[in-house]
Amino acid sequence: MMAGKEDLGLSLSLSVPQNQHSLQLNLMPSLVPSAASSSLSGFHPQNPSWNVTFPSSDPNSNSYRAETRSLLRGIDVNRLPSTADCEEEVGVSSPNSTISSISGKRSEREGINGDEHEMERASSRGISDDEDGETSRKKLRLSKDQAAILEESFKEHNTLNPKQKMALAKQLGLRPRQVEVWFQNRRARTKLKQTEVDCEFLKRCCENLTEENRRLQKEVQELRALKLSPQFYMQMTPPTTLTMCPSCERVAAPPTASSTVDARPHTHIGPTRHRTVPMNPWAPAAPVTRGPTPFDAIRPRS
DNA sequence: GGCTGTACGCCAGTTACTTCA
DNA sequence: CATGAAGTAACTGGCGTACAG
Repeated sequence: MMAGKEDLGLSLSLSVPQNQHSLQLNLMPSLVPSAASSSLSGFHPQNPSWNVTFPSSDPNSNSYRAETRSLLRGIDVNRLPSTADCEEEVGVSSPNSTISSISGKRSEREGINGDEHEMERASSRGISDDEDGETSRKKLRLSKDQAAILEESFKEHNTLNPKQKMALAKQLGLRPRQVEVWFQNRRARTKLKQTEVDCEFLKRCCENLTEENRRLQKEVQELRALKLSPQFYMQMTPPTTLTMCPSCERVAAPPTASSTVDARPHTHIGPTRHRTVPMNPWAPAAPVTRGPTPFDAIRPRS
C-alpha cells in the first residue's frame, strides 16, 4: 500500500512515459514496506525508466517546459549550426572532430550506413575529421539549445527508435551517433541520480531499524528487570480493576479509572475481530501504535 | 523447429576533454 | 596562472534480441 501523497515529506514522481508506470519514492522515515519495495524493485536494469525530480532543473516542471519551448522557438532547428554559432555558444571549445568516433562496433555498423554517412558529412559543423590529427579525441560541447531540445525529447521518450534518432539528429545538426550517445549518457545520469536517492532512502531505513531495535532492546531489559523483581507483583494493579482483552491484549479499566489505560468501552463482535499486526520495521523511530501493556500502567514515566 | 551468423540496441565502465572554483 | 574536481561527450566491450539463411 502506497503512502498517501500528503504523507510525503519529499516525494519523487517517477513517471515513465513509455509504459505509463508511475512510481513515487517517499523519503520520509515513515515508510511502509510495500512502498519501499516498490521503489526499489521497480527499477529494472534493462529499462531504467526513472524521471527524477532534480532540484536544479526539473524536466517535468511547467517552467522547464516553457523555458524549453522558448528555446525551441529561438533557434532554427533546420539550420546546421555554423562554426560561428559554435564559437558563440561554447566559447573557445574545440570544434567537433569525428575521427575518433570512428571506432569500435558502432563505427563498424554505422560507418557503412548510407544515411548516417550522409549525416556524418552534413553535420559536425563543417570540420574535417583529420583536423586535429588521428589520435586526439576532441569533444564537442553541445550548445544550450541543442541540450534543451535533447532534454525535451528525452522527457517524452527516454529511448529513441532509429527514425526518431535520425530526425532529431537532423533537427539538431548532429550525427545520429551523437544523439544516441547523448541519450545513453542521459539515461545513465538519471539512473545514477535514482541510485543515490535509493541509497539515501535505504540509509534512513537502516537508521530507523537501528533505532527501533535499540528501543525494543531497552524494553526487553525493562521487562526482564520487572520480572526478576519481587516487588513487581506487589505493584501490579489488582486484577479486579484491570482486565485485559485476550483478543487484542489491550487493558481495559473501569470508567472511573484515572490511569492511562484505555477506558473506552471495549466490546468485540467476534473473537477474530482483532488480529495481530506485525511490527513495521520501516516505520519511524517513534513508538509504534499498539495497545498499552500492563507494564505501561506501572512503568515510570521518563 | 533448432542452429548459426549478423545486425542492432542498450548498458556499465572508462577515457578524454571542458569548465569552473 | 596552475590545479584539482566536477560534468559530460565519446569510446569500449559485453550481453540480449531479432531475423535471415
